[in-house]
Amino acid sequence: MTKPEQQDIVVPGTTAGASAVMETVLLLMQTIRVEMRGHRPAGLSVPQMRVLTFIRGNDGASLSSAAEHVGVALSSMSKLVDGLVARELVTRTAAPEDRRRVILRLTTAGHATLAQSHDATLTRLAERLDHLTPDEQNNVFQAMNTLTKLFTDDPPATGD
Amino acid sequence: MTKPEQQDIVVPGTTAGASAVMETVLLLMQTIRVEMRGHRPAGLSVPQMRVLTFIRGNDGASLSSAAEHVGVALSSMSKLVDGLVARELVTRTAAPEDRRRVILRLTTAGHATLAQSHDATLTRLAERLDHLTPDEQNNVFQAMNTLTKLFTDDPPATGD
DNA sequence: TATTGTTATACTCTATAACTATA
DNA sequence: TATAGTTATAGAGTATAACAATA
Repeated sequence: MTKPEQQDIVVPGTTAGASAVMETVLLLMQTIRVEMRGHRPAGLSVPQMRVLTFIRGNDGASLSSAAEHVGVALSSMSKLVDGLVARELVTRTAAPEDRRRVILRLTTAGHATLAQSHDATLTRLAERLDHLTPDEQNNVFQAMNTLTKLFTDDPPATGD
Repeated sequence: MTKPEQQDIVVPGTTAGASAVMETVLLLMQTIRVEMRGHRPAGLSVPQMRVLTFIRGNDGASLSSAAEHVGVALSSMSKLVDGLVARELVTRTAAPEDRRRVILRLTTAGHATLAQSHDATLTRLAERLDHLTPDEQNNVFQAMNTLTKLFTDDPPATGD
């Protein structure tokens, strides 16, 4: 776990690698977006799906925590939730102990829609991944894990 | 250089793996978006960057080809190019042999802005990747290659 | 008629700044 | 005053459908 000391590795090829990472992410993102939107009538947008997924895993979450997790401004999250409340996928109530705080929950329809859209997309993604050899799959999953750790916090210095 | 051996791969469910892929892609996407927009005054959006990058590599490309490559509707690309032409990053002229066809080219400013925004983002990405061990880097690059091949064409049926 | 783009229209996503309500 | 959200405002991205221009 001791992370590699960076003496003065330049790794000229890393830029090419970064390019590959960016291209791939963009490609998959497009696939995911189209896939998500295609699951009608649910037809969630990617940000909507992310919010619903977060709330499903964090029942009663506040607006701030959702905004931070998804990586958008608080006002953007407020608007996003507006839309989800209008579609009756989410309920937004004031917390008893601190009326400023909002409590977000999925409605039954919210659970159903998320399952239909997000989970269906996941299934389709899994179908694709199934065409890889076990070695390739393992390689991919390991890479995802590595990248997630690398980009979750920025302190690439000390690790955790 | 030999890629890391994955012996006891369990691959419990590809769905779990698919979930990891989706989460990671979303995470990196957010990082890339914020990074791109941060390179002021260039401050390109991700779609704008994609269009410019495509034109840089395909001088004289048509609107249709750009739309197809980026994965958006023709009308969306038309709008995107509107913005880029307004910013004088791109020129849009009619092809002599077929006036219906459009010829897209980067202006000098277009080249400069793309270099500043896209390439700077790539550099920052590369800096992060530099913190990985050579094995991890290799693993990641290989995974990107695998995923790109897998998602470039849709035939998830037979693979190729 | 078929092809290549553009326009009209309508939503969603996003941020900054100003504001409201509660602590 | 500080905190949690909302609203006002503005601009970009996206798609579908209707339209225009050229072949």
